[in-house]
Amino acid sequence: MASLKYSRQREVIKNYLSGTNSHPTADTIYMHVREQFPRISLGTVYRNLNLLTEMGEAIKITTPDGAVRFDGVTSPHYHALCTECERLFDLDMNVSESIIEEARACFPGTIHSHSTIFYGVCSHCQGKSIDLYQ
Amino acid sequence: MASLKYSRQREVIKNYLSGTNSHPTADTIYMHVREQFPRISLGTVYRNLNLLTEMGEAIKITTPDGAVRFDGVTSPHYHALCTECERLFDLDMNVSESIIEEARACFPGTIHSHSTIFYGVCSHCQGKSIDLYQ
DNA sequence: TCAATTACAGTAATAATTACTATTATTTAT
DNA sequence: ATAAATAATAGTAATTATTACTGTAATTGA
Repeated sequence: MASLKYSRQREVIKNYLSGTNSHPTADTIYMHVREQFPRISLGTVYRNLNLLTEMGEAIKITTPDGAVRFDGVTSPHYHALCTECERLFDLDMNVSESIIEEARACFPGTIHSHSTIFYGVCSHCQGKSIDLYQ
Repeated sequence: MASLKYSRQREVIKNYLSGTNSHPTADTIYMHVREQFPRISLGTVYRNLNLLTEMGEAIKITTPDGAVRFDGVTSPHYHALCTECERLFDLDMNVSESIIEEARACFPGTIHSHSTIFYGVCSHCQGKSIDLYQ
């Protein structure tokens, strides 16, 4: 019991998430999915995003600016957040195994994962602020 | 103009934050500070915590479970979050400089900082779950 | 000491998320 | 293929964290 039933809504949500690398919020996903599913409700989006996260088919990324972002790429990777435009980028760099070993060595308990976010300014926003001085 | 004026409330908040390593939320800080300052308002706590953060005298830590935590220790360090009790611990380990260099090498923009949170189960909660099988 | 200005308390508003409920869709067993 | 069982949905209300607003109080500089 409590078995998972298919739902068209969940499939559309999952497909949207797989097809973007923009790390959208629940609300953004809601707006996009509504184009193909006008009667979908925001609660359904949240519930399914949480389900997908529990099933390991999505990842939640918590940033300091309010809403949680979702990522359809579930293999471990790092992110960079532009503090100007708030966009979140995937970083194509190796996830450090040594850092997690170090953490295990100094934490009296179990560590099963870690998340790292880099903060900075993306190239697009750098261009914009340079323009101000031209 | 817009100069900073002294306030007893801010001092008490700052002192409370300096005297704990529990990474409290705004609401927790509010509850504690109220013992010495019964008429303080939650908005004042938030405003001053944000001020202290802007002045570099506190740090905001965003975790996946709702509220922002505050830390009076502003030197760079890592944290571990226990997914059982939600407590946040300071880790006494070196902050990697190489990881930020690596990130800079693969991000077309500027990176000025990073934050890492490890997820796991603290020793206290490990003890508790072991007890269940005894 | 007084005028200027910032901060405060108290309250209302906002934003993100979850909870609830009657209806609808999917699945399972006939 | 149909009906009963069950999970999912839409729509709405509630909750939680945080910020905004406003009239009063505290701090500061002359």
